[in-house]
Amino acid sequence: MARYNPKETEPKWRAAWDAAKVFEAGPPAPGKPKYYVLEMFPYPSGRLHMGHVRNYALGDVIARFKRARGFNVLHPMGWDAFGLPAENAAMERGVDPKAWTYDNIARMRSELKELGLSIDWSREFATCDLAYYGQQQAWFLELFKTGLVYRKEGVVNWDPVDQTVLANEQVVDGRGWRSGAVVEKRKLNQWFLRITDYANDLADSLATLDRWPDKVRTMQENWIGRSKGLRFKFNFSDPAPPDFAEGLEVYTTRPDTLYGASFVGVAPDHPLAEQIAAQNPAAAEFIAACRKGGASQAEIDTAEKIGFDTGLTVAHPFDPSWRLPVWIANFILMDYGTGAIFACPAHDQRDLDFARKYGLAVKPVVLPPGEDPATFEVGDEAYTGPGRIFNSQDLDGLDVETAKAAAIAKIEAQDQGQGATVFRLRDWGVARQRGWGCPIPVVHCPACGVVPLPASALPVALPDDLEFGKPGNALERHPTWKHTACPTCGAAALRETDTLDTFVDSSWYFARFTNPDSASPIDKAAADYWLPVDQYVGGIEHAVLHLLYARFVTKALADQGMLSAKEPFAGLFTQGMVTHETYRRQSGEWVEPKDLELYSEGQTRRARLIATGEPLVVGDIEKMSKSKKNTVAPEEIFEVYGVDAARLFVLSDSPPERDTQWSNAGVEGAWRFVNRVWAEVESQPAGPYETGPDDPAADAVRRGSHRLIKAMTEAIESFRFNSGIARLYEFLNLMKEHKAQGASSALLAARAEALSAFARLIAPFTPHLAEECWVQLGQSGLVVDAPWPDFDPALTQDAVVTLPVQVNGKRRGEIQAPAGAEPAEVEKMVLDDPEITRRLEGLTIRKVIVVKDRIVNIVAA
RNA sequence: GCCGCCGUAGCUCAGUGGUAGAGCGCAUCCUUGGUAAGGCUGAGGUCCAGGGUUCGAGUCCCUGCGGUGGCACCA
Repeated sequence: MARYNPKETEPKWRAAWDAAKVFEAGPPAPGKPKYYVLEMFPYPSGRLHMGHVRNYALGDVIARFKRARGFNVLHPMGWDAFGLPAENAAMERGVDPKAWTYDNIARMRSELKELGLSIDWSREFATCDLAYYGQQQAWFLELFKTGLVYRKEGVVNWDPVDQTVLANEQVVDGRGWRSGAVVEKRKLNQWFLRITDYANDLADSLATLDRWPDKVRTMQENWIGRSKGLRFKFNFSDPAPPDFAEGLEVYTTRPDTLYGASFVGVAPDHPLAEQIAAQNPAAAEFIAACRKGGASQAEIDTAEKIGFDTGLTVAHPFDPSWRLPVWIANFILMDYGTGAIFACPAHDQRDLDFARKYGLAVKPVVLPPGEDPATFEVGDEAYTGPGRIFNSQDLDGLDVETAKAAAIAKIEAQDQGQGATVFRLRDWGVARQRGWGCPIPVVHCPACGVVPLPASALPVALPDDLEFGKPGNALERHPTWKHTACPTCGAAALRETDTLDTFVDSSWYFARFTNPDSASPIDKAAADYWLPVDQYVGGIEHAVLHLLYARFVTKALADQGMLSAKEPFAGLFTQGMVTHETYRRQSGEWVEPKDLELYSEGQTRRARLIATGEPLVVGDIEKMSKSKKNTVAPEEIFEVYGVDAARLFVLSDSPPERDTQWSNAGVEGAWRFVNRVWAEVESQPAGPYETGPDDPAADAVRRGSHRLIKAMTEAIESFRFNSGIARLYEFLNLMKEHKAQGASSALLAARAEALSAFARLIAPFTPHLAEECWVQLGQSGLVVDAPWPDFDPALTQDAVVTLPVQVNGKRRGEIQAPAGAEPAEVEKMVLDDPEITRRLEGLTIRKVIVVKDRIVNIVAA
């Protein structure tokens, strides 16, 4: 009996799949529904890590399963290839970013191919291919024509380490998402995509994405931050300051509490505050103090509310004789709403904190249910719940929602403002001051201004001789590239040297995959056939960034008539990370898993250095990272255990959406499973088998097999791959119970049928092993071309079932009954059973509950 | 502060209102021509705590505790 040898079998089957081109997506075919499976494409860093293995193994299970179920499957792969790491490598090692990137792609491609993924490699492309980014320039110019692309000077987030601008989405806790550097504010001329035009649609259609995790939808909803309210102007009581003759505009979501107004506040960088500061040194000093506050989240959290009374007053819109003081307050944000608010301390915690500190009025106007208007008071906690409006003249007695509408109507009737929807979402700044990216296809002409290039001038290719030896924009530095002629007037002009954010590159690649050779950016017929992606798989870290941009670009391109899909990804699955225990020496140094051995002392797990035997501290389980030295290189695992065992293990241990812990013991368990499967298949003698009388063992194997088919089908459809794999382990135990040696002919036949199904069931997880088993079992063709096995519902349960019998909910015995026995019949059997009746002596039976094929419960007293 | 998720065997985790499960680890034994191994058998459970719904709760509801993730002066 030969041991299973993945080093021999795995390359053999990959070659067989390649030769048969089995994974190339077919043309539309009647009766063969399409299914588009896509994993987030990788950045070509040069090395495959375990996170990639899990991500692509997950997607591959779906793709192979859907193929077996008769779908026309598209499962492509490409490279998110522009971006800073290439420039950093260029700077550190003096290599050419383009060569570095394509070398990495070559290496990672061969590693990914080694994984045995069912990918249609004929569609592969990289975003740094001129054929791709040239088409991106083409649709960028289409959006330019419609006004969705625009340029403005604005305050931007500047990453001082990467020396580039970042979008709001790319600033996390005041730091750059890649570099971790504290982000600075700078005023720059910038290119923007008008994502805010789609804010309502992006928020509304989240409801249609019913195969997305709620968590991601909530995160996008929060990010878009739609709020409905009222925008209106306060008139100044006394002569208005210059520039404010029209009044001071504020935004509120609580117009119902207008009669509880206590003061009006503006942000420290509000134009009014700046105007006052210009003449008032105390105000200027206050504003400077506000700016000194740190930008980090912790500092913002703990920052005390401080204010400055401007001495100005405004008139309450419903009672012009009522004067409200105008304060400058540090808790008001210039970039939300209008940068100015009216404060109702009784019903807003921030306003209340401020009012208590400065002794401003606190007048409740919403009466909580059950409270007495004569005695209700607000202490240190604002009341933000529902209730009846009081102390509010004509609004009295209304509920909160009705009062909001009434107050808005009133303001609108006075022509002082109107109902408004405000978003937290900002337009997407897409220009980056980088050389290794997609050039923005416009020129700057001294006479004509900003001129978009005509289609005939595309693509705008990057030069091959960029110098990346120092920080900054290599494209800007290039001696000749930017010098060109204006396409309108022919005069000397300069090319735009900014390139596009790499999130633009990844915002439409899924559409390009539907026909990567199209002469237009998107082949509409192909896109309309394949889109939306039926199942998208990737990390939760892109919940807002990539997934929001891709949704927006899809909608924008659809509005240009370039495709018809309303959403890019109908189903989204966010997988967890691969983690590993950490180990340190007593001195605190991290130790790599391969340098240590684990052992047990009783129930305690311990670790020691292999080289010296030095005891180690077993630390926390953390995401694999180089800094903690808790990484495991996939290729080393493939070398020892084969690809199938590695794939199986990353899918077996945890539900796919949760983190999974890599361990050597775990992959060894998977490796043993691979060998046991092979041993089981090899021990099965070749058919045909003699006919013989049926036998209970044959029946057990048959029923077990049909139960397994049902369970696996359901497990894959509901992303419970780990549960499905657990069932594979259980079924293998059953097969070992009923082994081939000495088996009856009936059992041999049942085993043969079960093993044939088993080979197809393991194929999505361990595809090479499945092929090897398929051949060994005497089946023809490839298992990837075999249909998914069906199950007979009648065979998914035992002929005779054991029913536990409870008395008053406590287990008191059991009976054997034929499967599917009617409750009345079972009840009779139970009440005839001497063991049960003995338990019921002296009790009166109130009720007998029979759950078919599950349990019997007798309620007695 | 707000919104999630998690808490089940020593560890990592399944578990669909109806008999408490898997892998690894641990123990015993067998095998030593499957051997850088393989196999048999077994022990091990306050299903985080408390309350509720139910004939019946690991599962549904409420409260609390612990862990973890996301969002957050967003008017």
